Amino acid sequence: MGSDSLYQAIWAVVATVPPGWVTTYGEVARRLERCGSRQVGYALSALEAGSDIPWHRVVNRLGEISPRSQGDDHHQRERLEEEGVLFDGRGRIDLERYRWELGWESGRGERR
DNA sequence: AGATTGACTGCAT
DNA sequence: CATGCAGCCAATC
Repeated sequence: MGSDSLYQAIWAVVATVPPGWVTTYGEVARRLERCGSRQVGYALSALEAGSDIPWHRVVNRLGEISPRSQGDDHHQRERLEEEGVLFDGRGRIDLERYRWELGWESGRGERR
């Protein structure tokens, strides 16, 4: 795996997050180790539009959409709401409820 | 090779 | 809980 690009590794982890759940940059970075949280965001920024990677399921540690340069933050929120993720009045997600801990493996789909 | 930047995080205030 | 500052890591200039 080490021979693959760091981006590939990050995208692979992000792809493991099931719909209706979210994760943070820090979680992905820590799970991969070898890279800081910024690299995760950096990798997603390099991601091309229309990619198969559910980049919208990755939010910052506050459970909110990180302000990016493009301004597609509104777009991401819409996408998450579509998957059943609810936002609070400040546009934040309840991480205690939607946070997907990496390593859980899909199939449980409980804890809702 | 050195400085700057960026979709971040943790701790202090 | 919001704001500010420092630490971190890789890509880019």
